[in-house]
Amino acid sequence: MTKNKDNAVPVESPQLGRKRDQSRDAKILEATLEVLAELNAAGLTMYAVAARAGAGKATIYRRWTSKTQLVIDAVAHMKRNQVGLENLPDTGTLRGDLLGLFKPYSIKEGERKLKIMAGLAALLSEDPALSDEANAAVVQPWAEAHLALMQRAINRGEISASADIDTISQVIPTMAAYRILVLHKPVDLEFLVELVDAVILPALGCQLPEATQN
Amino acid sequence: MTKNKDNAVPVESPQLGRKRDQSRDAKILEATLEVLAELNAAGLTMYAVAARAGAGKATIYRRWTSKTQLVIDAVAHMKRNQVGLENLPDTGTLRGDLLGLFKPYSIKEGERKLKIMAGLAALLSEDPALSDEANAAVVQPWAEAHLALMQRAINRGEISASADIDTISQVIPTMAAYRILVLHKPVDLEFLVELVDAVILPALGCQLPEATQN
DNA sequence: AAATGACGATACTGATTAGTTTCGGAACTT
DNA sequence: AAGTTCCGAAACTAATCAGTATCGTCATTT
Repeated sequence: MTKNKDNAVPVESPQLGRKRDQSRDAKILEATLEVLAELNAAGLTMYAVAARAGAGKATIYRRWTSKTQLVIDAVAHMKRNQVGLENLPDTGTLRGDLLGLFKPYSIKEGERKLKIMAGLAALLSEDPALSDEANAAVVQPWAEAHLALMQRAINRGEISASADIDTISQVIPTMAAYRILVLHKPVDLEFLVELVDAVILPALGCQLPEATQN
Repeated sequence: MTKNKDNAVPVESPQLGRKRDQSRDAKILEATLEVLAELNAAGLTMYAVAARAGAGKATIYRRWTSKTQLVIDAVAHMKRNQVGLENLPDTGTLRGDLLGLFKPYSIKEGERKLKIMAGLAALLSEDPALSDEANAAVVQPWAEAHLALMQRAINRGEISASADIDTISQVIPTMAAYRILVLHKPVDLEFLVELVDAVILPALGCQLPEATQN
């Protein structure tokens, strides 16, 4: 099975011709997310993705076997540049930390991801793998950040060590996701403050500084 | 503008010919929900609905102008025979009441509704009116039941009157909806007990009978 | 220079499906 | 009985879109 020009099998040709431009991969994945966020799942056509990426459909199908695979990869791609557990806010109080997590940038970026997820909702029921990817990319990182902040509050002695922070840390991310997905309402500071003060802090056995309430 | 047989306007003719069989309305709406629950939104074709209802497509289009309108009406139709605020459980404690709300029938019926909603998820992003109907039909009645139980607990003096029960009563219904919609996991008793004991009761300032925990 | 393969563009194919029309028949009114 | 409107069934229309194929061009290797 040595290389043989006369042999019909073209196993040879290590790299011949023009190389694939790997930078197109990210471009196409990002185009997928943009189309998903702006138009809905109904508007997510391969033509629209190709046009947004400035690519041809053939280029997409040379890299992904189907639209479903493309979408799954695009959602996984979303996990890059996420919240980041390294530089969490540190204000001294859990309430300050939780609210500090929602800087204008975080809110905007979080809403974009949730809009992508809303557009994705249509495809979720068709492919279970997609649901897991979506949850892992959007809600889980957020819940993990909350968990880290709560763990720190326990270490400080600010809240009870017996609190079930695994469960409680999922409340806000989940309810925010539902709010965007179904209610189509924005996740604004008012919504977050309400949940923090009415649910999260009381559930953690944390006394609110009632006098400082606005 | 009285009735005039000679007038070209056919405003008259109160009822001529065969009457519409009004019982088909409900049959078609229920068929829509069944198809939505069993197949997903992708399988919700007018042909499937007609076949399930034992009707012709023409009959459906004689009564609804479009598939979208049919689905909206079907979801609204779901609001009938819902939880019912009249006969809420009354066990003496809020924890017993909350868990008593999830009798096997309620869980089964609730999951069916949530499966419908999951099938509906695909269509939610296309039509905002549908989102409102879905939330009003599935999550809101559940939240109202929780609110009523919590209000009763306040009246009994079991929990603090200053608790924000409007917000807290939405936690379980919302998180259950997300669980079905996105995670495709069942809403079982374990999930509910976890939320009640880790989030709801602590948030309401209600001391758990820790000794009785299993 | 010649061969090769990726590139964007665009035409094409095949399947699906919302919505319409037609049909034979049944129910209702006059 | 005649005329009208409903019924279920099924054929039909028109639009959309995933996926494939083709084309002229460009980059890379031999």
